[in-house]
Amino acid sequence: MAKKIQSIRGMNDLLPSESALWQYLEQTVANVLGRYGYQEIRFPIVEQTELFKRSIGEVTDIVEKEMYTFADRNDESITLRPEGTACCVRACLQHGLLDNQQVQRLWYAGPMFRYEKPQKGRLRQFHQIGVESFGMASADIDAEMIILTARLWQQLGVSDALTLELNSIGSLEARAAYKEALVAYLSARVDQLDEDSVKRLGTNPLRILDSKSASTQALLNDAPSLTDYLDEQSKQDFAELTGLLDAAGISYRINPRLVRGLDYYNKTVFEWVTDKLGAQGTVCAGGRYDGLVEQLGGKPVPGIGFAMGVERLCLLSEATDNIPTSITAGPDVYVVVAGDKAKLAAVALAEQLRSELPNLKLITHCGGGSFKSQFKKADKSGAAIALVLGDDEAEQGLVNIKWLRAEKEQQTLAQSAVSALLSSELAAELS
RNA sequence: GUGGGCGUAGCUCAGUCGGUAGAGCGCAGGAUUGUGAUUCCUGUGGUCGUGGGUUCGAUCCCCAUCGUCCACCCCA
Repeated sequence: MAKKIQSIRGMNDLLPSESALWQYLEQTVANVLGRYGYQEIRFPIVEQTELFKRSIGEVTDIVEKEMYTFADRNDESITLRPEGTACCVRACLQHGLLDNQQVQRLWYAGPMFRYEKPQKGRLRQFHQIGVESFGMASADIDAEMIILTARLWQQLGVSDALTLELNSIGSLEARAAYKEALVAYLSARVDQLDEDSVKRLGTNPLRILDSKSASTQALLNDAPSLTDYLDEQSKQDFAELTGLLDAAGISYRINPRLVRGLDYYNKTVFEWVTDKLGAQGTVCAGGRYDGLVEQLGGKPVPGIGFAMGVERLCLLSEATDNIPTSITAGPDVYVVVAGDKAKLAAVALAEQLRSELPNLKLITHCGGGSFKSQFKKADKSGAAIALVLGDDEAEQGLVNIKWLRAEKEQQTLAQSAVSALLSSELAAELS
């Protein structure tokens, strides 16, 4: 035997046993987004490397060590997208979607790539559903996005497992001032900092705020607070946001130490987190990025967005036992045949039924085998009903209806009468 | 990139204090002719992740390597 080729580490196959859950999640998300007036946008998986360097930030881990970057055949540096926001902005700019005070509500879904060591809830190719809006500077759109996600969790039945963490990281200027104060405070106490945080002091001091080290967290209790450094506008907007969330009945936890990893965020940042997924508890996160469009070559256009990790959502649905049984249902009907004439009749009947009942899921047995084995497969398929055709029935235009789950007598019907029977028997499934 | 656990049939796992392996599930066939899920019988199925080393002999010991899982880092 030839050597087997394996998938790339951290890039998983999605098998039939899981695809139904994915379809259900994706459809539910698309449906909720549609109800809020968001439209889908699609863009390529590969972009010029420069796009991510300029948006995410040169010194972030993503850009420094996690990007899949290659030389294209013309030696241009290209990168498998590590996130969607930058791509979305690029596409909008390229096609003039943000010109002339236009407002956009957009979403996208698809794979993202980051060269990390895989673990629970983290893969090298993972999938996000992202939502972005442009052209609205006020906090009402911030609230809308959060409210929308809350509805989504409710729809999916995972609300109880998620809590909303909220913060404002202020304007660029406010944050710079705060950064200085924080660095001053921590620099005087370097000896008390954990090793990782000492490194971050030089590179990305704000990240120290959400350090997992207990001693560092204790040290931060007396550190200057980001909240005290917020600019007036950010304070006002944050107050409006919380007011709107209160009005919508959405509870949240203000976490003054919540900062986000990507450089382009400002003002509102939020995360939906769970304790059910181990170390990767963030299922959905985002924030405002008012400077990004300009940074990527557009006129100043405010934006806000978030992304959810589809794998994490799947894990959460499983962990909380919130997968509707209906989504994994097999076919409604399985057709069993014996004899050559019956085979011909069965194909004709199956096609007739598929035409008459567009929502019917019907499998015609293929591949031969004894009657007995065909029934075994019919049973295993999960079908509620087996249609049984032998040569005798075929010649007389008849077919046997056998219920595989219910306690009902098998009956023989004219083939022409089957669709009527199925549509009443399977009314719930076919609706 | 760092650390730890694990790699035995399609799946879940057992096992040999070193003498080339087993269960359950699954799959296939059968238990009267054209009727499944229960039960019974039979069968299919593994160079014990890969490569070295020690040994008369290794799946079991040692080393390396790859894969996988979990955690750190970081993030959805």
